[in-house]
Amino acid sequence: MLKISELAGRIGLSAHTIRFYEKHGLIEASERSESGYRLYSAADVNRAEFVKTARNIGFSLEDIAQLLSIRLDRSSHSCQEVTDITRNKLHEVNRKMAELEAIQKVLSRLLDNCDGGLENATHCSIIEVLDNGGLATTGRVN
Amino acid sequence: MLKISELAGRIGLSAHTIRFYEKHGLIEASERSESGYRLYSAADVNRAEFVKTARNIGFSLEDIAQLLSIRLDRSSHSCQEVTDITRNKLHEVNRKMAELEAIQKVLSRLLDNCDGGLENATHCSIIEVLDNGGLATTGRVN
DNA sequence: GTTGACCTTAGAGTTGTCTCTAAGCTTATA
DNA sequence: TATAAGCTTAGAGACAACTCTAAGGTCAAC
Repeated sequence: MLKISELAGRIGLSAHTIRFYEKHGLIEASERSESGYRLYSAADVNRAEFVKTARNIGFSLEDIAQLLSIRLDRSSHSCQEVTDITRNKLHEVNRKMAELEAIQKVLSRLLDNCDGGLENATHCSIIEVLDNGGLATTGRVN
Repeated sequence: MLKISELAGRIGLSAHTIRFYEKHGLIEASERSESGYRLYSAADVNRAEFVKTARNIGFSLEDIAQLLSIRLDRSSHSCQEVTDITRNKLHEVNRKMAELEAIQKVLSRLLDNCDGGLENATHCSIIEVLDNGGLATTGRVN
């Protein structure tokens, strides 16, 4: 049985974070010592590692709670439930990527059009673009 | 002179958000009516539009505060200050994109390996991967 | 028997960007 | 004149995922 900081060291989370995850139902200590210290069994460690892995992959704590409940009783959940969660996450990531890509393009274009020298910003093209409502008036929009 | 909701309609922000931006020094009403209503001049509208445009591009409120102070007195700021802010933002966006791309790949791979059918999740490959610490043990890592 | 590292709890603070509420005044319309 | 829409303020609440604090109990080593 591991104490909290041992578990923390093992899976690479802080003890604080482990308690935080416990409060949200993601990690459990199946025992307590006489003095009240959390004690983690091998199964607890596996579960904690599952949580950590899922977190690394980008699942939210809420997603992970769902995945855990499936993991706990696989036979009464369908494989589709798992792929649904995963697919939703993928869609979310795709959406964010698309947004960021648009922003990336605009920023690159702004930088391309501005020499960024040490002279003063009286004619700074970036400020001008911002003043004119974006790139629409200075070039292609998309 | 526009009232707050007229400005709001004009630039596509809520009145709430405009007050919030004011509290953070981004937007100003250069006058008040006798009864204390905010009144926005053409210059105020331009400034508000500048803020909105910069926000659309993805600059943080703090970035925008800096850009505004440059815009306010261009001659005492260098063009380089502007490109620095822009370049930093671009780097930040690039970092986030790289993170998301890694996550995207993992999620796609998980979905590829799982049929996602209606049968129960006893042998769900996604749950298994999560249980085994990620994709490292089931296939190529990168 | 004292130090110092580690554990406990409840709860507040952080970050960024809003979003909303309460309580009350003003303005426009019917 | 009544009503509804709109405005004011200060301040609270929401979101996610932590992160830290206070105030104290426990444990191992020297």
